[in-house]
Amino acid sequence: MATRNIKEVAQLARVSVGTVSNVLNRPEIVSPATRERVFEAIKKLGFVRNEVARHLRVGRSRTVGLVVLDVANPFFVDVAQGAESVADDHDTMVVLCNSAGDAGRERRHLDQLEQQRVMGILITPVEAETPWLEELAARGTPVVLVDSPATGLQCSVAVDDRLGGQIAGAHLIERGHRRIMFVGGPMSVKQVADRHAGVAGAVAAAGGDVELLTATAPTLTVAEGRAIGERMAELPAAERPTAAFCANDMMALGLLQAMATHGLRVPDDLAIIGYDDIDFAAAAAVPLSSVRQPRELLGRTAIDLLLEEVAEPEQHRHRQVIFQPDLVIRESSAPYRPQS
Amino acid sequence: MATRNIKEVAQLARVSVGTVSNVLNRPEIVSPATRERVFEAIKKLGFVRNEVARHLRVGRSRTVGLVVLDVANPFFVDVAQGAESVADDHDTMVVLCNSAGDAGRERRHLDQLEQQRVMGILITPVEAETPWLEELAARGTPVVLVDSPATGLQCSVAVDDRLGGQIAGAHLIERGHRRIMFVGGPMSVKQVADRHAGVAGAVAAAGGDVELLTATAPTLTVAEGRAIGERMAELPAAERPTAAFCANDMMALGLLQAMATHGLRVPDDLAIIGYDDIDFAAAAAVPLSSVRQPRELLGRTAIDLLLEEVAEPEQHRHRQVIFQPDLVIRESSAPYRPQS
DNA sequence: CGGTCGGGTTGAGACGATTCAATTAAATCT
DNA sequence: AGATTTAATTGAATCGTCTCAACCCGACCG
Repeated sequence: MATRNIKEVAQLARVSVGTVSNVLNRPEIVSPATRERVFEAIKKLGFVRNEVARHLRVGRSRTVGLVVLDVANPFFVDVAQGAESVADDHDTMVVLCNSAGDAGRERRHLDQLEQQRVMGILITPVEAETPWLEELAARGTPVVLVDSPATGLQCSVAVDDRLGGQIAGAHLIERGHRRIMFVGGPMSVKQVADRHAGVAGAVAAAGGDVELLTATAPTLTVAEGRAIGERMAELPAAERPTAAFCANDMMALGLLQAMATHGLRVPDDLAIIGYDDIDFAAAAAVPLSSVRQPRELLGRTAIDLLLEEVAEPEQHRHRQVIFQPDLVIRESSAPYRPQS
Repeated sequence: MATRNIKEVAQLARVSVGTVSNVLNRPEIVSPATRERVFEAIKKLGFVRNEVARHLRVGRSRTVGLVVLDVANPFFVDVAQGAESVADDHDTMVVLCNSAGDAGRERRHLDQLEQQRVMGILITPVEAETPWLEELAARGTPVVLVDSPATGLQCSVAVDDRLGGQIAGAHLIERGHRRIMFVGGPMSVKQVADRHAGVAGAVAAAGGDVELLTATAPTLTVAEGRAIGERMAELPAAERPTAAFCANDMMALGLLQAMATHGLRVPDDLAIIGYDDIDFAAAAAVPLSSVRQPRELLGRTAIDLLLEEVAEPEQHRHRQVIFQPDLVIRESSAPYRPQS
């Protein structure tokens, strides 16, 4: 109710509004005596600075938006924590927005963030083509693509998804699998397409005797993974793949659950390898092999790039940082032992 | 760079700023012809409304803050999604802040949110005593306590934690356990204290032959759960409890991992029951029994209360909504079969 | 024909903080 | 003492939008 403003503080402290502002922003230039009076007035009135007005005047805010594909996926939570840890040191706030893989929601979040005049936006876009983002950047809101290769007009941090798919595929082939299924989401999501391309490359490199199947779902969730698993479990053993490479760990966990409810054993009946190496992967019913990405580092680097661009917009050159994934082998991917 | 304002639009469309504002806010009162001209100008200039200025003038923002104890805990993510689903229908934005169980971080987030003049705050406080929150509310920012009983001065939604602890305890006792350990966090966190009180109540009700031990950690994370598990695994079998009730599923998963690495079997060597019933609980190495809370409902109800308070601050009476938890029994809690 | 009504439109304040040129007071120098 | 520098403080202008009283003008009424 009673939200005081700088003017009331000034009155009570018997100084001008300019002085109050100085106390707030450059306390060293005001004399200790008045500074003290002003602080007292602030405390007595319970005055809280109106950041909105400040921002309007100053022109730039201290918050950045982070738009992710799925907050329920711990991978993105870790990315967010990485970003936040850096933001903290620059007293900047990160607001986390969830597009849930829906282009409409993504759009609405971007509109809101732009209207809010955020300092910049970190985003894992729903679709590979990002004309909106380019317009947005052109209008003056810096954008950094996260976990997604840039089109060249903005900065990006990503992990080499193709390589990730490739090492996952090579691993399964080396373990003796000859019938591998890629379990993923829509190919319009760049990460999915690249991981698929990677495993396809590994399969091709292995020569003709390895077969690659593909199952996709609209979203990369546990539920979708489970659904695909159900269908897979119902196939006759001869037709069923012996290994599955999932586009992320959530789907892999879903697959695992479906296998369990159908009494199929992992890795004996089906080897599984996931992607992201979220913390829950190691705690799964069968500890999950996975392709690890440097999650926090991704977030930290993304916001570093953003802060750099904001600090010196002039001489900033857009960069594309790419990290390497690596393979974490656990029990869910084991040598193929054909049923006797 | 080139961020246009309402004035430039007005110039281009050859109308006054007032008219542009009307087109934006009450398009029905401006004639179709000028409305069209204004829209064209907006599109041509790439004008995006400055929500900051609007907010300054109008005095209230369309965003609410949600401060949670741990974003890495899927429980809170689900609460957040519940809140967001309701917020969406009121074109309101939810910004998610993570206190990570740290009172300092919580304080900083609250300060920022208040400075931002958010419409209201939903919070799961770090400590049971919340003088800051009451001052904050007194200064005019509505606060709703989430998953935490209110002190009476504000609204709250919570689940009966005492009851939850009680049914978990009763379940373990009924399954034959006579030496139970409560694994939790600091008792200053109300939820932890209540869940502990609940299980203690069940133990007391069972008569003298059931023993309750307690282990606590500074935070309710997987890592802390694992650490406690390590210590527990090293005890001689005779001293080791036969069952553990964890204050949340994260700790339970950690405990589970520790048992696995020490070659102890769940539930044979140690039965485990968690709290929250997060999705990952069902996918754990040993599917986890857990006390389920209505997560999304919690979030939805919280923001409903907030919106109600904002809509009619005058005749609003603070309410305290309490839900009932229920028990989900899986494999991790099984009848006690003493080692032969 | 004068008066009234009402749909459209206008433009001058607010909103709350920051900034900066101008002013005053005090301190230092010559 | 008078001149000059330094330190503190002031207050008006500004940021971009909304609001509202005033205004304009054509239509309608008696």
